[in-house]
Amino acid sequence: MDRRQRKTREAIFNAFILLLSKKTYNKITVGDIIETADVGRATFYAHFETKDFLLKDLCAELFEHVFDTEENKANDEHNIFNCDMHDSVFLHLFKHIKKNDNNVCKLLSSKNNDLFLTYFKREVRHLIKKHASDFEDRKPSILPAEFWINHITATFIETLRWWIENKMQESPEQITEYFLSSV
Amino acid sequence: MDRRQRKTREAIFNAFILLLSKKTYNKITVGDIIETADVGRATFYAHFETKDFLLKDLCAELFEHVFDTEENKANDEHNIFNCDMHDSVFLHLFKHIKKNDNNVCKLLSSKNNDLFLTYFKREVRHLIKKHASDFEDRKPSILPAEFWINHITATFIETLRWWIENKMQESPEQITEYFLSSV
DNA sequence: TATATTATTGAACAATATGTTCGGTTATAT
DNA sequence: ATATAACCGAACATATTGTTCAATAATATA
Repeated sequence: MDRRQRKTREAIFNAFILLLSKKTYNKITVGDIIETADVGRATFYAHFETKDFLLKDLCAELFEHVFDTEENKANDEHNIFNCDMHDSVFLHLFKHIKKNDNNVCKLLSSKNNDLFLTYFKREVRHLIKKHASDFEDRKPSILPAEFWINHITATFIETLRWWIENKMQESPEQITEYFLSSV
Repeated sequence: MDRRQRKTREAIFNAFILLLSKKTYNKITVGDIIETADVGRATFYAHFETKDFLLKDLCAELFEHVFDTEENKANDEHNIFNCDMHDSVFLHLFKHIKKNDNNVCKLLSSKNNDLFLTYFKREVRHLIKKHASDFEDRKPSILPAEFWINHITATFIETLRWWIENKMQESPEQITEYFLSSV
């Protein structure tokens, strides 16, 4: 990819993230973004169809870092997150989000942003499905499998949101325990 | 209140609800609303400051019907919902929403509407707090009280949402069981 | 019933945001 | 060195918001 394209794309992403920490998603205008990113209006629209697509593309980038933990664990002994290999996926995720990913936090705590939540939930559900077996023994027998998956997913996200809103006072280990003991 | 005011207010509420079943909250414009309600532009703004305030007022009306079950139970033997007095609050709510309140369903399944969700969650949390004692014995000891309340609240809402998205195939009794067994 | 009050109307208005177009300029790859 | 592709920025049409105002119609009340 052309270096100019990369730089423009980066500039827009960074501007967008910066703005998200100041304003609500809905209140951010394309005008704000191009001003902050210092790119031309036409340039923005050459890269992203709309603001919603910008969010979608940003999510794709963020989630690549956050949710590929398993593949990274499997493929690479010295994984990119540089934390204990024997962690559960969830502890792993909580640790990662605390250390590296303030952007996910910003988006999760930003109001008026269920578009992000939709994308995020899809990823989490996918992850939970892969680990469904870990939760099978806890599942009350009357519950349909799909209900159970949905419940664990929602519980994980709600735990994460609660943690972020409470300024992440608990350690990742502690919040993992909260999550696992409430599900 | 002036009859004209009442009629206008009603017309706007009805138009808004109708539109919500067709479009996303964000996509609905004030223009759509006044056209559907068949009222003048100035009239709309005489009643509601913005679209967000319209939603807020609508929620106030809806929640008055949905969440006052307890007071109604206490004050009035023959309560407005005309259902078994011995129901748990939650069964009561599920029943009520299934029978009477398609508007809550529409709003819960409508995308791009976390404003509604914020209001709704506040009410549910309030309700759960009043019944916190019912859940005390299930609470894992390591969990802070606030975390536990939040978890039950989120579980209730997620159960409701799952139910609605699955076209309410389960009976209110069944979905109450799902809720209580997963929390 | 007559009158004063109050709500509604509709059109016009400024302000803001969106998404497109296009000719000119600048960076990049080869 | 040159062809290609990205960027710029200004202008443009369109859509939405929220306000204003004078005219009209419904309502309350005496």
